[in-house]
Amino acid sequence: MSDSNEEMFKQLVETLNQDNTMTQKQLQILEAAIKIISEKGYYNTSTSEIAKQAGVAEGTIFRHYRTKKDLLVAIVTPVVTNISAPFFAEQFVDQAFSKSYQTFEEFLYAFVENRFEFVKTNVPLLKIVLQELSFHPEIQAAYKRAFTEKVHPAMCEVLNHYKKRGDLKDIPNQTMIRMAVPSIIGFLITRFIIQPNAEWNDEQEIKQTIDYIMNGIGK
Amino acid sequence: MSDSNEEMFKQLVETLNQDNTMTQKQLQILEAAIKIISEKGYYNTSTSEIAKQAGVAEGTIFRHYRTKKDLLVAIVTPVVTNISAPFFAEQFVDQAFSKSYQTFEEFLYAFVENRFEFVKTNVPLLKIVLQELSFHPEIQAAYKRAFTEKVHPAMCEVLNHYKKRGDLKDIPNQTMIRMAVPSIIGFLITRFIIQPNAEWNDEQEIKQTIDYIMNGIGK
DNA sequence: AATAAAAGTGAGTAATCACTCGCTAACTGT
DNA sequence: ACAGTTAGCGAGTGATTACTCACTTTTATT
Repeated sequence: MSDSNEEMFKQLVETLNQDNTMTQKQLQILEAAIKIISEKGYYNTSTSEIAKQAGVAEGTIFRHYRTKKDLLVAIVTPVVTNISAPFFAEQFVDQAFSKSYQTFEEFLYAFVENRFEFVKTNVPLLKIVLQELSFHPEIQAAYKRAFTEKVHPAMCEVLNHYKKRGDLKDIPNQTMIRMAVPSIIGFLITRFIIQPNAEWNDEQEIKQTIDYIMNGIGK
Repeated sequence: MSDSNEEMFKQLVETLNQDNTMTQKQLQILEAAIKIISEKGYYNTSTSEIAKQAGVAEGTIFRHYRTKKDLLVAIVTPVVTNISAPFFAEQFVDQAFSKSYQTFEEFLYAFVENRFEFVKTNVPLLKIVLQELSFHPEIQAAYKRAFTEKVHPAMCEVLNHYKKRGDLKDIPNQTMIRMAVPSIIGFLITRFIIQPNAEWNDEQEIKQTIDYIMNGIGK
């Protein structure tokens, strides 16, 4: 278990090291920070503890990050991009429009499966985001912006497309989003955060969730 | 605005002062603690700050609460009872069974309206619970216990009753709960925490939410 | 090989924190 | 009116914190 976990954390860190400009020690710092902060929270994690866990002098942390908060932001900011990645990609709307998916339900299924896998491989990072979002307005702002500028418009385009095809009820997009999004997020949170150790039949749960959503907004 | 807020906080505190055994100063401490902690979080709030805001010496806080965490627990523990109050009451299941509500939809409507009002008048307290839940296992345990022992069984009874009446689909209770609960909580969180300042047509939103749920689990 | 720049170190520091303690003031029961 | 208990005070304390800085080691450049 600890083996696979170590693997996991290294994978997480590599996502943050997109430019490959980071030192070995810097990667160790990020790895340790994600691990400890996701378990105990930002304010319960001291920089000395991170340094120790990373096998690094405390000064080294501050060579790379001016403040402790800078370190948090460096961890948390990239996540917003990855969470909403499908909506940023030009592909997304095109794919939805193309013949890849015959119905909205098919599209939704592919989407939920995709985000399911993302959450599955990023639980520690997402835990940090969830926990710290309330306390750091700058982080909030980043997420709010990504949502209003990218995610929401992309969602609307897709919904409009399938409305024309007659797959969806004649309800305002706003309303559909406000109903469907919590259904998906609610499932993911119970699955990976509230009851991660329960026995889950993932495929079945996803299908049930989509059925539920389709009953609410589908024709 | 600050007037109505002061009113609100005093009301919140009186809920915690059920035995009426508390000193004036103790009430001031709770009022100040709820206010500051709900805004800035537990770890960003110092006891000296609470004392200052409460107009009290710092030592007075520790006369009533052995530790800072004891103060948090004193604030947060009673909330669990109030959140799940309807499920504790013997009334609840009886009411659901009686002729008060002809259909499950009527029952659900009354329930959601009731919880809506509760959340509305307890936003600061609920913010604290939401924010601190991840970091304090004891608090988690209290909520988990209330859910498995009281809330979940009561829900099941009610669902079974309306299933027999033919109001609900033939789906496991477990599944119904996992779908319906996030719909309600999702609405309340967007309404009071994510977008508290948006223009809301509350009655309409509640009806839409219930429609959505009924499409998913109703016949 | 020489030089400069960047990465890494760890003892040191000022500030802040939760909490204590010896004291006084206010209340309570007789 | 008195004694005993509880409430309130606030200067003081030891521990911990994020962060600094003078110094060494490693890496990159020519």
